[in-house]
Amino acid sequence: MIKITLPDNSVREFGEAISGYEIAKDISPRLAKEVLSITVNDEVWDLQRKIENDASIKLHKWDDEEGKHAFWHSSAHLLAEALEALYPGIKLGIGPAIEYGFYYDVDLPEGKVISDADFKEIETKMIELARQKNQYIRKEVSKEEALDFYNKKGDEYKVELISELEDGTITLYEQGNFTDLCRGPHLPNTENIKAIKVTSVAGAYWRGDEKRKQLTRVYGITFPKQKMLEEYLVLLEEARKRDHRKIGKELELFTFSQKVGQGLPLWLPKGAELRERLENFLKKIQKKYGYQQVIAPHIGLKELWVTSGHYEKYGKDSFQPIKTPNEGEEFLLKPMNCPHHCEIYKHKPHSYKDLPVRYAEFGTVYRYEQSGELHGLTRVRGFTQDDAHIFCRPDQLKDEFKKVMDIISIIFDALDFNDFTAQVSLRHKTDYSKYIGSDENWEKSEAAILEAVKEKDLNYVIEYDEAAFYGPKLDFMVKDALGRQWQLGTIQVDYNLPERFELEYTGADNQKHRPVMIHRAPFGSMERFVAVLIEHTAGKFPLWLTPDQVVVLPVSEKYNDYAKKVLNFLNNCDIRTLIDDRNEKVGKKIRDNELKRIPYLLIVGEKEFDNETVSVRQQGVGDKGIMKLDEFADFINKEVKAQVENYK
RNA sequence: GCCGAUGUAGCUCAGGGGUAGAGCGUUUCCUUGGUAAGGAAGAGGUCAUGGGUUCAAUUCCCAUCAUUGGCUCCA
Repeated sequence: MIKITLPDNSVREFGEAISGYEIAKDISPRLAKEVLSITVNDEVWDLQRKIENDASIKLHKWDDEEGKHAFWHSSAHLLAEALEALYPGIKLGIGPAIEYGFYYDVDLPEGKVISDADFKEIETKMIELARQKNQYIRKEVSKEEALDFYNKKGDEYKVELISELEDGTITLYEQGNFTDLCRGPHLPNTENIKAIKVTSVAGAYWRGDEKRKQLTRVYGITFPKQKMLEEYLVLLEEARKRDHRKIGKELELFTFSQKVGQGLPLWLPKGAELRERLENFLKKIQKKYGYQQVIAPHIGLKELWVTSGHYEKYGKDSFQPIKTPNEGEEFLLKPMNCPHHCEIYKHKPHSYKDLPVRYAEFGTVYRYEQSGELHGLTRVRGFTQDDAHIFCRPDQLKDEFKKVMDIISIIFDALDFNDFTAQVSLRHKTDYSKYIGSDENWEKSEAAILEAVKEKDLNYVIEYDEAAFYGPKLDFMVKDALGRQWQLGTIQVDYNLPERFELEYTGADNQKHRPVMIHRAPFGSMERFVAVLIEHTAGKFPLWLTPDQVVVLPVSEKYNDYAKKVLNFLNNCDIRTLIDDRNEKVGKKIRDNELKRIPYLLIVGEKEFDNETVSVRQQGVGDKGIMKLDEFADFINKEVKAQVENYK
C-alpha cells in the first residue's frame, strides 16, 4: 500500500507503485490531460516515473514554473533532435529551460553556420518530430555506459560533463531516435508540444569560459497551443514598443553620434531637463538626510588611481592616460568618484563626533566597457552616478545602511518601481582569498546588511561570490520591458579605500581610528535609471517629471493669439506648456500630440476665447470639459504637488 | 573582446550590376476647421566608410566603423 499526500493534505492510497500521470488520471481525466510534471517530496519528477514509497506530491500544469520548465526542457531536447537531423556531425553541449523558453548549445560541423534564415527549417523539423508522438523515456545508466555511448557518438562535450558526474546519478532520456544526457524531468510525450518558434542564435562560450570554444546557442520557445504562441509574440511586440531607445528617439530625449564615440550619450534638451528634475528631486531628499554636495574634477593624477588600486586592477582595460607637456605627468579619466571623495575627506581632521560625513555628487565617470556590451542608455562608457560616500564609525554602519535604504525606497516609491529584487551580494562561501579586509569586518558588515534587509522587510535574494573584492553590497535589480535585469540602486560597504587612503578620525579615546566607507547610488546612474524609467512608463512620465506638461491647440489660426495668451499665462504659473499653431485641423493636432504623450491638451477656439477658458483633454483619457484658465493652472499645480509633496 | 544579424532622406522602411523610391516629418500655397490623419506643390540622400571584382558597384566580395540579439565582463 502506497500513501500519496496531496497539497491539500488529503491522502490517496494505491495498491502498487504508481506514476504521477496515473495519480492525475485518478483525480480527473482533465487534469491528466493538462499535467506536465510532478514534485515528489521536493524533487521534480517525470510523470511516468513510478513512485515506489509513500510520498507527498504536487502536480504541475502549465501555470506552474515547474510545469513550464519540464515543457521547455523537453522542447530543448526536441530542438537538439532536429538539429542533429539537419546538421549531421553536430556536437551537443547543454540545453536547459530558461525563464522564457529554452536554448541548446551546439558545435556545428566545420563551415556550417545557423542564421535567421534557417529558423523556419528548424521549426518545421521540430514540428515534424513532435508529431511523431514519441515518448520521453528515462534510463538510469552507469557512468561507464554513458561514457561509452557518448565516446562512440563523438560528443566530446557530453563526455566532459559525464566524467564530472558521480556514478549512480546518471540518467539518459530518449525520445524517438534521440538520446540526451539529462537529469530531467520531462514531458511524457512530444505530442504536447504544439507551437514552436526559434527565436534567435548567439555565440556562447562552452561552460561560460571565455577561453574555451565558442558554441552556437539556438534559442527557442514552445507552447502547448498555437494561440499561446501568438499571444506571446504580441506581448514581445508590445515590449519592443516600450524600448527606451525607440522612445528616447521619438521623444527627443537623447541621441548618440558615431563621431562623438560609441557609448557616449548626448542628452537632448528635453532629456536633459527631465534628468535635471530627477537630480533635484534626489538632492532635496539627500539634504534632509544630512548629505553635503561636493564637486570634483573629471580627471585625476595617475597616482590617485595607483593609490586606490584601480590602476592595477583596471588600468589596462580603461581609457588610457592623458599625457601633458610636462614629462611623465599622466592623468586618468575618473572611472569612479570615490578617490576624489576620499581626498575631500582628508582635507581636515575628523572627530568621532563629526561622523558620519556624507559627501554627495552627481559625478560623471568614464569606463571603457567592452564594445559588445554597450546597450542604449543602460550600458554606456560615459555616465553620471548619483554618487555619495558616507564615512562612518563601524558602530554606525547598520544605521547608515538603513537610512540609505530609506532613500532608495522613497525614490522607487515616487516612481512606482515596485517590482524590484534586492540582491545581497556576499563573499564566496569558503574561498576568501580574493577579498581584502579582516574577516571580522566582513562578518560584521555582512551581518549588518542582512539585518538591515530583514528589518526593512525587503524581498531579497542572497548571492554568494558576488561581493566586490572590497566589501559586501546590496543591489536593487529592476527588469526592463523585455525582462532583462538591470542593477539600479546600489549600496556597498568598503574597507579597502579607507585603508589605502589612510583615512582617520579621532575617537573618544583620543586614538586614531579608521572609518568605514559606504558607496551608494539610489538611481545607480542617471542614464540607466532614465532608460528603465522609460520602459516602465512607456514614455508616459508622471506629470511632475515629464518634459512638456501641456500643449495648447488653437482650433484655427484665428485663435493663435488667444492660444499664445494661454501659453504665457501657464508658463508664468510654472507649467511647462507648448503651443501647436500649425496650419492643421484640430483632429490632426490632437492625434499628433496624443502620440507625443503630452499629458494635457488644451483646445481653444471661439467659445474659449469669449469666456477666457480652455477645453481640457487628458492624454489617453479624453475630454475633461471646460475650465477657467486659473482653475486649470490650479488643477495642474495641485496634481504636481500631490506627486512630489509626500517625499519632501 | 567573441558568435550571429543589420546599416538606403530627420524618422519608419521598400528596392536593386546601368549613380534611387514610399509613408511620416519639414517648407510654401489653398483651406479656417471643435476632440485621433483636409488638399496641392517643393526641398531633402557620397545608398555607413575604405578597398577589390567589373566597361559600369548603392547593389557582388573583403576589411573597418557603428547599431543590434546573445556570450564573457561590469570598479
